[in-house]
Amino acid sequence: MNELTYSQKKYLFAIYNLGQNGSEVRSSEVAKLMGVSKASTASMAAKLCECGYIRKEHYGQIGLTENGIKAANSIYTSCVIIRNFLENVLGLDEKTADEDSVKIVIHASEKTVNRLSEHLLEKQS
Amino acid sequence: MNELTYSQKKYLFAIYNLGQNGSEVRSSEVAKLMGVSKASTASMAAKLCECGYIRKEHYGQIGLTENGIKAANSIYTSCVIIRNFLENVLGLDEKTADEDSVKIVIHASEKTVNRLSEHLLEKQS
DNA sequence: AATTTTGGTTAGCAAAGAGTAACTGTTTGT
DNA sequence: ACAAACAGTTACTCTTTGCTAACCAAAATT
Repeated sequence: MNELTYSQKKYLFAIYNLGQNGSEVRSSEVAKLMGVSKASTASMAAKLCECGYIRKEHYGQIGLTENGIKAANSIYTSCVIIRNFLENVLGLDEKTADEDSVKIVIHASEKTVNRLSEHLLEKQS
Repeated sequence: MNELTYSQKKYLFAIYNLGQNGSEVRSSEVAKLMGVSKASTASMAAKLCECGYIRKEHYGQIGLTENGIKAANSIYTSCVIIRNFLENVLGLDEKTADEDSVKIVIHASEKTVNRLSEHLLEKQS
């Protein structure tokens, strides 16, 4: 549907990460990972469902739709590159690198995030 | 008072920029620069006043307090460095560089912003 | 000096995101 | 099998940030 909001991107990203190893994603895990209440997760899940990014039955587990995967993936890739840079080049601690890479990717424009990722990849090799 | 919110930082930064050349800062200019209504600016100005970042009389102009200058300055410096990098190294257009440098500085942790700025300065010389 | 334009304020509203509390399902241990 | 524990939901409320509309103040123009 519309453009994803910052918060929606964060949830999507968290869901993507939790599902990485192929395991089921449950609402409470999302809440715990994000440091947010179950209720907040529930309402955001409803929203993401409505917008077609996730799939979820009543009391069921959460799964990403095609669209959801696409959106989450583009966030994920840049995030990994930037987190790496923050941690290994700038020498920031893991937690900070983790948090701030997401913030940068989520808030800066796609154009900037893409150029930055490319640039950091070049430098690395 | 408390930590500044993202939005408050943006307003503070805009006020700082408008006042750079020593000229008076008027509420409507802030609104125009930020693409926001006069009413929004008024209520944010009230908040920033209350928190001691700006000074302003009824129907008067806006001025930064000591605290306001301190806060805005630390945003400003990093912003310039990062904007420069985005524009000259990554080759992004001015508007994007402008917007995204602010977003990065405002949303990432101070620790990260400081390290990043230092790093970019080193590289430059 | 009176009127128009511009700038500033206020009140009331809305959406997004988060929270608590109370409730309903689901699982699990005995 | 049933009670306890855990997971999910729902119905509020609150805060932040924005908006519009209507209203005051000040400046500029004639």
